[in-house]
Amino acid sequence: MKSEELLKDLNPDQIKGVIETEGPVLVLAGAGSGKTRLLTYKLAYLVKVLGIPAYSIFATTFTNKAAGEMKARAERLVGGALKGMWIGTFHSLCGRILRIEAEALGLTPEFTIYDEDDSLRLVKQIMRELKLDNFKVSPRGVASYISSLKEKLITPEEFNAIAMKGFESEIVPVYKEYQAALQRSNAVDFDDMIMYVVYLFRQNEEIHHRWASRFQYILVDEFQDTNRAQYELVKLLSAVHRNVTVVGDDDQSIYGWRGAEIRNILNFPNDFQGTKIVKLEQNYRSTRRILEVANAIVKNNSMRHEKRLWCNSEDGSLPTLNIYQNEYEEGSGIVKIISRLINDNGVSPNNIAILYRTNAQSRIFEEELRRANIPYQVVGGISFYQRSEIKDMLAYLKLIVNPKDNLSFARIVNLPPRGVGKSSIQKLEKESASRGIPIFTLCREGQLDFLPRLAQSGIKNFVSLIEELKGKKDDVYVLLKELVEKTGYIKMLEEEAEPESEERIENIYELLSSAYAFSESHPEDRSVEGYLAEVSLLTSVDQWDPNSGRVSLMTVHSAKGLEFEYVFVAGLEHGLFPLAKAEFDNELLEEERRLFYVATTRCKRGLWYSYALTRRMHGNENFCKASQFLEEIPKELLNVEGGSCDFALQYERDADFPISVNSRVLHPFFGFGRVLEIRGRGKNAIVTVLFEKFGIKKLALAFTELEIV
DNA sequence: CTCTCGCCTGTTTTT
DNA sequence: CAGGCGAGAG
Repeated sequence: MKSEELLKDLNPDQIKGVIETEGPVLVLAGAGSGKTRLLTYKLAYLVKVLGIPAYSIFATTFTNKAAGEMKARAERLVGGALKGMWIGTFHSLCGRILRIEAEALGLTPEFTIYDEDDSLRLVKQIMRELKLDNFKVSPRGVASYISSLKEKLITPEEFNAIAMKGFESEIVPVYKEYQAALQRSNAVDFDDMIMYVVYLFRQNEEIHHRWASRFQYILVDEFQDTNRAQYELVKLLSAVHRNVTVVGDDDQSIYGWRGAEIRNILNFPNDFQGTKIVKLEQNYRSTRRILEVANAIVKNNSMRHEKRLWCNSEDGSLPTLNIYQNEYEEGSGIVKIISRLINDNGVSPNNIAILYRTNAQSRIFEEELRRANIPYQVVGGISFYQRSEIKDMLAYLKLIVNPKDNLSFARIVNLPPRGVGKSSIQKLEKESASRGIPIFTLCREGQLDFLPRLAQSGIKNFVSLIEELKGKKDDVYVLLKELVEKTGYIKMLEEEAEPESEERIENIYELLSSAYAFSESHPEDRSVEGYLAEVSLLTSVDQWDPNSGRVSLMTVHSAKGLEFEYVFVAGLEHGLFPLAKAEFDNELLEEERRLFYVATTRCKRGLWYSYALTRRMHGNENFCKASQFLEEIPKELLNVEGGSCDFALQYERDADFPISVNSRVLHPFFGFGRVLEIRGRGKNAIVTVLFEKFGIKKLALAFTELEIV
């Protein structure tokens, strides 16, 4: 194919990004500038114009869904299947490498992937064993600390060498034991998936060379959100051919808390000699008004490449700011606008999204939308595959495939109850660890005299059930169906007759139908292994259907990479968006601001911001003031509705701070009170007050709303 | 071993 | 306010 023919729908910058195929290329792509398009065309160009075989291309995207779409679109351009192309998330691609190279890492190809919940359980168990029950860092904190070490490719041994006295040195044995336990269970966590591949490549030149030679072209999307391990992986994989294109936008880097390093995108030209830089600055997504606001927001950040998005779009209308009395008013107010859009303006619910900072905010919108009879879908939160009944079923599958998986064993051996209680499981774990034999093997081989008789017979039944089901593992659906019947799990749910039981039963049937769908769509490999590999790495957005005919509800993080005609950004309050934690940490604050920028740039034409003057959190009524990000938007760029905006928007940037602990204060409608605590300084200070009249215990307030008495 | 009650803590965001 | 966890009874 002629390249002009393929590239006729791209702008000159995009074309440059596509046809620069040799050597390292850094594409700095602003929001809505067509970077996905560029990548899609580049895939097509490589195959169709340059004649590169699809199997020598390695492309990463942020979700597996995005990968599927990009591949499908590229196939349409090419006019044929891109067979054997490696495209997916870092995790799924590394998973594939690991299955092939498992042996070199002391794993078998049937290894289990532990999700965050699994790894937290494991950390808890280990901390109990190591008598760290009352350790000052919570298991959750330890788990995320370990995760952050892995993101930086720090092994337990290396950590041991650099750990400082104090809590770090206490984490060393937990990390060591955690890795050992994973290894014993023939399991990896999310971080291992990347880290192991990097270690493998570093340690084994033969294997490294084989993979690096195989992939002639590496493409990385959302490069601003890669962590150190992923960066290293890109370097290693591209070491032979050196043809690597990375695409990203430093203004949209929102995963710093997960180890993403902005400097990856800044350092790239230094690490990759001869990098060509392409900038995409024309926005095709939003109207001019929206883009002006977006630019006004992001220019307050200091850590960024200077760039200016421009567009040829129509002006559009001003984004609106609505101020509501409380979060319920916000919910019903937004839903009212949505129902007007749908009923009066004929907008499809597909084109509408409500975005928020935290998942907990979704509930009120759900209630209001249900009341208004507007169909909606919630993305994220506790996803389907994280529900306990689903995780139980998956644990059965995992154990069937990988008998060494001790965590899954412990999860389900007594579900439904088989007389194997906590202490029996603990004994088994001890025995298994000391003899170096997986728990399941221990149970199958038989000498369990150290357990109560009831537990022994329960285990016997359990083992024979698993052994029996093993024979069916070539077809997930068949196996799962039999599993559900034979375990009596549904019967157990029916009998407990809790309010949620019915829903949980339905979920199990839904899992069955997902297994059925998998079987149908993978006729060549219907195995449990394949199913688990797919399901374990699903993201919340993977379960989102853009054509569902429903309004979408999701966090701003989940919305990355998506776009909607009409967008509501809710809860723009100080302490919520930006989160209170970011208040005094400029780096965090800038990330929150980028998040706000991401939220804004999801919108094509109709944008509504909102916040509530009061909001309940942890059972307390909190008094809120507008997010500082709203103040950063010049007033003439916003259409403010809701009356009390001046109250919220117009306070002085004063220097003096007139309140101290114990000051007596007066609030316009809560009366007199006494200051208990002050966090922060200046206009951002949050003051906790004990009010006399109401007997309300605590209220967090912006001090500007208080008068000193 | 199992179940229930009551206490305590605390979530941002997700592969 | 909610969910998770531990203690204590059956």
